[in-house]
Amino acid sequence: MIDPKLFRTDLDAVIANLARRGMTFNQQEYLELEESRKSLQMKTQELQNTRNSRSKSIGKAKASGEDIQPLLDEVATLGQELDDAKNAFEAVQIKLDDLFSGLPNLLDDAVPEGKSEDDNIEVRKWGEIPTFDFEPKDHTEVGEAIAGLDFAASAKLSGSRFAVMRAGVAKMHRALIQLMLDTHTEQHGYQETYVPYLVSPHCLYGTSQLPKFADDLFTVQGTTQDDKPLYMIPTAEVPLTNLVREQIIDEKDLPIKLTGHTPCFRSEAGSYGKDVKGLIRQHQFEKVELVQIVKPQDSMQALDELTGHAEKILQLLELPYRTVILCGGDIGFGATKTFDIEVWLPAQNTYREISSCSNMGDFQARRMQSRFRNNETGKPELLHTLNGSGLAVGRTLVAILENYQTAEGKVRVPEVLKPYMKVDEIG
RNA sequence: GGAGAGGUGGCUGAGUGGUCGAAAGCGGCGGUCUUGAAAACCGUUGAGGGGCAACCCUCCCAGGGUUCGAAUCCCUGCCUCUCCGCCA
Repeated sequence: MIDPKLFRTDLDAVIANLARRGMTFNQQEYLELEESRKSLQMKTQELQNTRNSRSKSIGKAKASGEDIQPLLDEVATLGQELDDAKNAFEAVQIKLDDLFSGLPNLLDDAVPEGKSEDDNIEVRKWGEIPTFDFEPKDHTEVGEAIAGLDFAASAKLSGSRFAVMRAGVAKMHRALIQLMLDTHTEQHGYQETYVPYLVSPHCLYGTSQLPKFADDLFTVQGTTQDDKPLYMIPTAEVPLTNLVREQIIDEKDLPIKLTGHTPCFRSEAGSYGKDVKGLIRQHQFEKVELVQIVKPQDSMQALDELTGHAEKILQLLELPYRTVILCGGDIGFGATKTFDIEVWLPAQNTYREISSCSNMGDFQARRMQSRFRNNETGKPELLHTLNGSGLAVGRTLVAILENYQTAEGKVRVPEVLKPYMKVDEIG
């Protein structure tokens, strides 16, 4: 959520910033709501003040044995008046909250202007694009040819957008998770963290998947006593970031750097016809996530570092990639600045997203009430949160199947995975 | 699944329907003392919000209710702990 104070102190700047996302802000509606909020709030508080002071005098009068009936008569109508004012105020407050929680984060100055992914700007490129003396096959063909990917089986079990992996491919999939977690914990200073895969709605509100993106989520009925559904996590960002929800962190414990491997579940509503084949877009996929909780002044540098940590995995795997900064029209809802890392896929002859690394600023922290105690002022202040994939495991597997395929139809094992795989090639 | 206990500030923990946003201790901050530190002593110290301001409002797990007035009484929910049973 954007700081509501900004709307009162610098409305023009907020509107101009939202416009960079292609959003038009209904200023008229906001100003009307804000005006009634102000008058209703002041009226309500005034009535509460009256009630409080009258009640106190009743208490005193009673203690000194006076007749309190005249005082009781005096406050007789106050209750109803107060209830009415309170209800009116709450109704306006709810409308304002709805308005605010539907608004995306403000963009950092460094975010380029643009309408779509075509306007994202490449910031660096790494690795050499491999050449083949045969026509490189798509990852589904490679995987099915070596009996490692079985989409007929997954379709039978669960329908489309699921996968069954077998033998060497399944093992490589697991080895990638190991490599990623080992690298981030041993070289990048993250703490390995195991978290629930089902979470309460509060968590999803905190990281801003709710209320706006409910359609993208799966729910599980009957998991709690009051029969309210739990949500299946769409990313480990949700449980990892929510670990600091409603917490005041000691400044000396910052930054907090967490990594975890989880399955991710996404309904992929609205992506009909997109990436229907293969592992690229699944209802269930594995991801190793990176999350950092930092002081506000450290967050932009932390974003650069976190992006580098994700890139490191591709470098270890010797997979060519490029890093782009997302433009205003393509950046996610809660992010103030985002780098996407895109890996080279020979069969598509293009780069495809394999990681998205974002600085959320205080957007999530405000929703979660996640704060740290500033040792200089002694006061709690909002934290900044960051997250990034380090990496999406399925898509990394796709990249290896395509980039490391041989003319014989097998797949070489990247050097760094050999200690985990104990073989030189699969197939 | 059965039985019981309990949720109060950064932490531990008191709290009789009426100056209780809340004792006490710990921790934090400031000071005295000291070459410096520790100890001791003194002072100070919850959060959120509104208002130009004076100042005011809200918050004792959450949501309802009773009352002129609720941390305190009543109902519902959530969570934690202990014991028994079952279980990977």
